[in-house]
Amino acid sequence: MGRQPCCDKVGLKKGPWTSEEDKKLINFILTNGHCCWRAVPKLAGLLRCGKSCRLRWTNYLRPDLKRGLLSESEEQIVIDLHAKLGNRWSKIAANLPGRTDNEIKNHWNTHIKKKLKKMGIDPQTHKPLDSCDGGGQRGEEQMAEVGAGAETASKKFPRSTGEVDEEWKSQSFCTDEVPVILPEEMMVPPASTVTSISPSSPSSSSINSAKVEENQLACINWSESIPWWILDESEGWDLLWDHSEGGLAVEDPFSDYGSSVLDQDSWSFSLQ
DNA sequence: AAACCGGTCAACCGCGGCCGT
DNA sequence: TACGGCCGCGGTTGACCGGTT
Repeated sequence: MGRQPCCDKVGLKKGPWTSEEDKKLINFILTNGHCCWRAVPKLAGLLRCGKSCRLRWTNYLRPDLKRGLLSESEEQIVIDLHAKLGNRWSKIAANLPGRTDNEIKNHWNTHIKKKLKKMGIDPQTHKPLDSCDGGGQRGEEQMAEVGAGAETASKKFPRSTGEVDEEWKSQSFCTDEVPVILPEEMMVPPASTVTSISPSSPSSSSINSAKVEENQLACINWSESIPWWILDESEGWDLLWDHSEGGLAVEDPFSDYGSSVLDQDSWSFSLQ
């Protein structure tokens, strides 16, 4: 069965996302959630296909993403799960909260593969490489090391295997379970992480000092970036500390969908 | 200083599966 | 059951960056 392209590509933008596009997408999803990805770019005013938007969101903009290299224990979990699941990156990612399948796949290809080969282990089969070079036995020893490492990691990080506990399940999700974030469900970090904002001192000058370089926007943690996105007046985003509403009103210049209010008690957005 | 090279990773491509009609 | 649309997954590409010559 032939498959039609996901979208009419004529006139659609490709390649790296700009910070403005990021903002539009983030703001749209914060405000509206995503109904179906195909509709998102149109509604958000983006010249992208829905697929591109979904990828950008799931791999880069999602608020719960961890940034930076995988830790030792995370690496061991990846190795352990890869031995069981193969290249099922999304399944592996499901056991590593805050990590995406793409990230894990890249890390596997660029770091772990080499590491395993160095250790005399075939990264695909997880068995010792050809024993002709005498490395077989060593490879097995190393396999044991890897296994032990994985076991250790499992103990430290009991979500690495099939014995994923319920509590963990409730906290983690697969990239294909990226929640449809309704505005009222949208949570931002507790006030302790948003030190630049204070209801009693909504000074825009101190706020502006927290501004980061535009291109760093996507590289910083959500917890750091939330206040900036809200506060970046140079881009036309307005922050209003609304005492009567008990929250922050976020005006969106890019959207026709009105503004959101950030509740200071629950740190959740709600539509106005 | 410039050219080259290799590593990294965001983004794209295309297929397969699922679901509704 | 067949068909068509949508989404997610895994593989691949290519731009960018830092190190080396």
